[in-house]
Amino acid sequence: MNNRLTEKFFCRDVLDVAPDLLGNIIARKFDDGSIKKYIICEVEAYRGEDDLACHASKGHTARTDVMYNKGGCIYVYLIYGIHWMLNIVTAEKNIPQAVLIRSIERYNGPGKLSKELQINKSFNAENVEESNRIWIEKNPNLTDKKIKLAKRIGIDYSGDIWKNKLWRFILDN
DNA sequence: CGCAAGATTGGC
DNA sequence: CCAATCTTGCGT
Repeated sequence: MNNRLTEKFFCRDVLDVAPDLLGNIIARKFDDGSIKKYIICEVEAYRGEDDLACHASKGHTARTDVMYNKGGCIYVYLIYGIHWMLNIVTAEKNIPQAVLIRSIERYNGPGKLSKELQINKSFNAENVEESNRIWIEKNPNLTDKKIKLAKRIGIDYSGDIWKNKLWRFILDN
């Protein structure tokens, strides 16, 4: 049976996709053929060119190009020259939005989960609907989920309006 | 071409 | 508190 989440799920506004991702499952098939699955516990929404915390606020550049794809594409970038950040693009084509995966079960922090999942630049622009090494599955056992809202982390440079948005979503079960 | 800053983390 | 480490966007 195939529980993989598809275009229909990801081609919605990031403020709808982000909370809906919580409690669902990220699956990774490693080079040795083994597959591991993890529950998504915390995410953040980055929403369009107006959002000064979103990389797309710089406009359509080489780096942000992938965010202008339709939902389901992966956006990966290196921060501080050290950590890979794993995002999933949302919304329709030409609307630059993405969800940052901030934590999965047992791995708290976007840098740590990327290390566990062995994410690097080669995953940029890969599509989770089609990839054979990374995808998102619907969690069939997900019932009552409690979601906590919070401010996004590490974006103080973005100004009062944007840094105070409660666009971090945390699974609180 | 140079430079400053960054959606983080771990160590002092 | 602060360094690590390198890509990116922007100014010269």
